[in-house]
Amino acid sequence: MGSVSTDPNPTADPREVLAYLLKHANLKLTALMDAALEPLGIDGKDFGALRVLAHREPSSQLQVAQTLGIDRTTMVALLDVLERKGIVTRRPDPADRRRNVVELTEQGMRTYEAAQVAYGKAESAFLAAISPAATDQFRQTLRTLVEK
Amino acid sequence: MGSVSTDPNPTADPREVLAYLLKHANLKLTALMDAALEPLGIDGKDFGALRVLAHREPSSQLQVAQTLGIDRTTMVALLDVLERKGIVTRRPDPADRRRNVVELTEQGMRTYEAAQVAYGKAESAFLAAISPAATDQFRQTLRTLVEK
DNA sequence: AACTGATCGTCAGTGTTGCTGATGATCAGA
DNA sequence: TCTGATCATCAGCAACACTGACGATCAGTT
Repeated sequence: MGSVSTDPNPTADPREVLAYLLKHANLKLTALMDAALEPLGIDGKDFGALRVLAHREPSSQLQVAQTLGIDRTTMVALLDVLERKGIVTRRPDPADRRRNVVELTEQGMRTYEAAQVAYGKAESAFLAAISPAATDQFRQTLRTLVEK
Repeated sequence: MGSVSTDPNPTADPREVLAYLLKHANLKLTALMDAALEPLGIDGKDFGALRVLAHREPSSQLQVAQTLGIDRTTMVALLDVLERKGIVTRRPDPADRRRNVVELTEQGMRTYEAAQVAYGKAESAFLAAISPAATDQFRQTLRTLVEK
């Protein structure tokens, strides 16, 4: 058993609690990322979609949504924006016309390349305070916690 | 220089990216926490406010909001709910009547005690896949990344 | 060939969250 | 007493992601 239970000790800073730390770490990285991507006209979640599309054969909207862990109805609006910006194209899948095939345009690929650089800088800034070894460990731990 | 730049290698799973991992770790813990607290009639952000109130002398709304990193206008609605549930009380600070002194009621303290137990279980479930040492390391890393 | 049930993308509506900007009460200092 | 700042509140707004419904399409059955 750990020292979990009630434990109303006076030194318990609310900001030590895991839920708080995780939320604010996420907020901070999101802010850095959005700022870094802003000159490219996209934000963090756009970049997420681009990443999936760039590393996959042309996918259906649903596949992309599931990979990102977002709802299929949310994906519609996200792609609307990216399509209007000329970054992706949608067309019916000839093999199954219920589906849309989503692809990066050539401009989309250029945007993605630039976004990778920008994101890399944001992530480096976020991780600047810890060592490369701690970074690897941190990433590995997150992977374990998230999986399944 | 790291291996940051373009790097369009085929093994780059979008789900390996730090922003993705952090977001989903946060989502997972939030879901566990809300589920654990739900029988008590509060959720994760309510618990956050309770934590601040329980470990501080009676504070103004603004102090609590700033500690939690949320907006003062958001705090109003949050406390409205907790007050309606009989968990906190608000009254004008005699020393500065612009301020509201916010305090846990007796029932609020009981709720907080129970919430601590419930949250502890949620956190343990979240961390079950990694060792205690890795947990400490993880917490320490988050602390460093978030601070300032 | 027609029927049935499931899947995909879309849309309207909803709930949550957190923000901005304005207002009224109050305080501190000139 | 006047002025400017502070605190809590409220209305309005924007982002986000969900539910539920719909039409189009597909696959399997009869």
